[in-house]
Amino acid sequence: MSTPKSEFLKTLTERGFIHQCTDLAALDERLSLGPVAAYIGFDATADSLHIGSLVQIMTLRWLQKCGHKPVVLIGGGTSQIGDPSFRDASRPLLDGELIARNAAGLRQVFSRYLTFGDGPTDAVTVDNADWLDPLRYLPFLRHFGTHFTINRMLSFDSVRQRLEREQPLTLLEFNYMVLQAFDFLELSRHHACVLQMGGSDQWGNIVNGIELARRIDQRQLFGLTTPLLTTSTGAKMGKTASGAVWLNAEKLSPYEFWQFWRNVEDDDVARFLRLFTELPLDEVHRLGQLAGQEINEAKQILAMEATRLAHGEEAARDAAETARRTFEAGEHAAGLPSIDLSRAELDSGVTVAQLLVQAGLSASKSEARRLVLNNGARLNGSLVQDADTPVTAGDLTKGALKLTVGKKRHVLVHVSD
RNA sequence: GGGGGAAUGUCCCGAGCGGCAAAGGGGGCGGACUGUAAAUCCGCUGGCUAUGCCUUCGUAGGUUCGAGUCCUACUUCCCCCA
Repeated sequence: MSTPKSEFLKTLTERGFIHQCTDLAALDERLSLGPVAAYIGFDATADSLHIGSLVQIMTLRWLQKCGHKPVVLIGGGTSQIGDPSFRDASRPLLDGELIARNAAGLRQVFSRYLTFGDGPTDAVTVDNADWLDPLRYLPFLRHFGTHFTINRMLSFDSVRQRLEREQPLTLLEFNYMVLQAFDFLELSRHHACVLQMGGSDQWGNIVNGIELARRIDQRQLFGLTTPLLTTSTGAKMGKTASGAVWLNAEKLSPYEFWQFWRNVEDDDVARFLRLFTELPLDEVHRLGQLAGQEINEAKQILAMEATRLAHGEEAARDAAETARRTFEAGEHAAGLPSIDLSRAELDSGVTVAQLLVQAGLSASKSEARRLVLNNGARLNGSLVQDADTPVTAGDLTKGALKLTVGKKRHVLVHVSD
């Protein structure tokens, strides 16, 4: 298809968000007619979302910007099952209380990226537990079971791999796609939702919903998937030294979030600017041309823009300033990750190794010792010679000291009385 | 129902004549080189009150001075025959 007419598809196409679409031309037509409600489902498997979901979140954000209505589906019901798509083993089952807590965390993340409310293009949140929990087994099977053939369900890549490896797929998990299909039907009926988006692994689940609505309601729905993101070296996106790149400030500070983007590989910069910022494409293009030393400018802009979206303008500026003071001026910038140590603990004799563990920079004292042996640990900028050296009040500057592991991981230790 | 294989370091893959904290990769971390990048090279990659002690090879027992390694039972998975 040539250039889409609709603002939304045009943007998504240009910025590299589209992997597959069930009927791009018809969807484009529909989007050009007026506001459209579209949804993406998020299972409540953790109390925050991480960068792996950011592409999806950005598509919802663009949707809203282009004058349409985002519907955020929290999978309070489906989380009780666990999506088996492209997985070799089933997931641990989550209990209701945990799911509820996770769902609350998810809502918090979305509130930063979308505008919620009652207006025609305001985002809304729905929870599929509301309609899945009350379902009765036999009536459900009789109404909807006849529209799914096992033959077809088995043909989807998302489950076929599992079967080919002869890994067990339980009836429970196998039902996941049926329930997700039902979600789409439900949302099309009660929220006028005509489009479901998602990662490329969701293709099978999405198509099932479209088929179901076509058979039962004779309604045309659409599906659109985004590409699976890997870094240019082929690694899975979204890992840092300390774990996943969470979008929630309580789980990953804005500074660390900023650092993640700042450290992206050169070859990913242009692509990430298109996907994870809202900079105009000609600006993205200009930044993408930068090479060598200069590409660091583009990385700082990427970090700034991505952090602004996730944590707000002020937090983004603070993160940038903390990075500048730490890396360019070599100071003890206040915005660094920090831990507290009581004066009593200090006086009773704390070694560097113990402090490294407390700061989360080493998993164990043994690891801390090895780190020191490899010249990998610094105290206030100077190399630590012996991991068992006690830290003393003399190491403090303004009541704090700085531990550094490698070149990038800094933690401030505040000592209080 | 019968026969044959497999399970290894809590990230993964994988070698392991009865002396094993256990080869080799990948990944991760650190160092050198750089640009807070990549590639490359080097080192490290169970814990601790640390020249020693403790915990690790699917689970539970057994043989042995000593078991990842041998025996028995069990669990799960794979292959072949019915």
